[in-house]
Amino acid sequence: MDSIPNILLAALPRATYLKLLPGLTPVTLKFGDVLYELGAPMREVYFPGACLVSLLTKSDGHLALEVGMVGREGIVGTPLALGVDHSPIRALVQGGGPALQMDRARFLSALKRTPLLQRAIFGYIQALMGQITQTAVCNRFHVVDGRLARWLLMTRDRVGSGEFRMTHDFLASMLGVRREGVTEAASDFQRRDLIEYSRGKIRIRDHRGLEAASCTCYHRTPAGNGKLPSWRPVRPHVGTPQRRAGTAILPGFTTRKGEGGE
Amino acid sequence: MDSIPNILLAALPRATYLKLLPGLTPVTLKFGDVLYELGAPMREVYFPGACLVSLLTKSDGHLALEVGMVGREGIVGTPLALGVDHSPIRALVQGGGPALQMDRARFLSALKRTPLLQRAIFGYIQALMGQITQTAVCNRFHVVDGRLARWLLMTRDRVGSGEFRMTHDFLASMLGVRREGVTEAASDFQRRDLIEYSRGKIRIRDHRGLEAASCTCYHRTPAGNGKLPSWRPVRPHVGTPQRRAGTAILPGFTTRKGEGGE
DNA sequence: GGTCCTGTGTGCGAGACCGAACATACGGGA
DNA sequence: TCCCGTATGTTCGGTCTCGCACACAGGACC
Repeated sequence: MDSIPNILLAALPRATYLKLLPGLTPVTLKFGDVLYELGAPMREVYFPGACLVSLLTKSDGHLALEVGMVGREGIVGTPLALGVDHSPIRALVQGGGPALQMDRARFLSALKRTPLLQRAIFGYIQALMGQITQTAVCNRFHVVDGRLARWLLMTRDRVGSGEFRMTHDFLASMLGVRREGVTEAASDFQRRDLIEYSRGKIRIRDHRGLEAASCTCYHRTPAGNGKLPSWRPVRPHVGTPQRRAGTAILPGFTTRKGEGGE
Repeated sequence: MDSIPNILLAALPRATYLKLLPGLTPVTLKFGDVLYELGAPMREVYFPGACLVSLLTKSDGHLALEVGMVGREGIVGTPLALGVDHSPIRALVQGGGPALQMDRARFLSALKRTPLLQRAIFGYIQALMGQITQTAVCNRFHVVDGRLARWLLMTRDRVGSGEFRMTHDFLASMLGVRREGVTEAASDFQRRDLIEYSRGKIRIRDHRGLEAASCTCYHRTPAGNGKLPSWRPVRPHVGTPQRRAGTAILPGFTTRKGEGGE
């Protein structure tokens, strides 16, 4: 009995999965592979197993702000399902591992013929939008420490291991901050025994502690670690607030400052 | 010959549109209406005409960071098309105006029966993802001035008029900054004759000037002002860089600092 | 062992934005 | 007309991040 590495596929009825099987090619994604270049045509989709693919955008001089992260809970190539052929982002393999590849034409026809697959994919797309939205919020309101912790946890959830290759420089690029900022946050975490690292190898030592240090976005981010890819709108989070809390407003101007809170 | 106010609908062949027509109810959206509350079920979708709907998220104490903006180029209620019933965001009417409403069941069955509608909606969803992505980038890298200018322009493009009701307090909430920050940026714009405003009424006086003052995100944001809702991956933008330009990295660690540039 | 490259640690001045407090001005209602 | 609530203008100390510069350290290669 072969185990299906990807959760979207594993959630399908066996018979449905078997029908898709002929179109699925096992491949090994390697660290550093670029699955889609920004603006280039997408010729296939990927169902990652225990590996990690980052969705990166470009802005001005910045080549690589991460807006989304796909692991075994998702699929890389969502735009194809929406009828868009060229990649709006760059998809970079951050953690190597197994994946199932399906070429464009096969994927599209499978999608048309298989309502259950359609349902799974569309649900994931909505979850991905949630993830991107959360990133937008996080980028606006949260400090480097919290964002770094969140990133490490999300990565762990997706690769299924608390150890991975990742330099400060690289992390800085993902988070859109300076390398020094990452060094500072990371060494603080290391002092507190939450993580340990050396020359590009990072290991999470205290998952709970890191969770406490992360911004609330971590708990709000859907489609992580194997849970069903649907967007929980709000999950109350007990813990310290990230930062400032005034300025609650809307709708219609009636409420004003000071109501704050979750 | 009735003109169709919404661009998604207008782009459909006449016959296709006529088939949808019985399900479409003309409504007038009023400033301050909340179309969907965060986490609440969505019972209908809206095809806005010349009006403006903001998609807002919540984070900690912040009730209202805007991640997306829908006008006559789009549809409000995209999650329904993806099989999700509860709204992941709050949808707030920022600019009143006409819209066409369609109830959930009718929309879903129309979607199933009408490939052309499906194609239009899905294309728009991808464009919306692009918009949210751009917001994430913008939130990370750009200063208040540029973001404000972008917001004003995007609003103008959607409502089709350079004049709208909008207080600094409200704008601050949209952009996720303090009211004072908006006041400062806005009064600077007013000094430079780019806009004029008074007690909640804003008018754009110099569109080109405001464009020059806006961050590059404005030109990268798809689905604006009636253009086809597809995501142009990169559009080179001549003008001053927003801010810092080092730290270009990836893929695979080969390139490093200093390549930057578009 | 020595050299070089890459990754990490640290300090410093500048700028943007924050939180708070207070001053002014417009405009509608009593 | 006067009053008052709302919108806007301004200031101030503090914090986070930036950009830059430089020192140190592990490891690969000679």
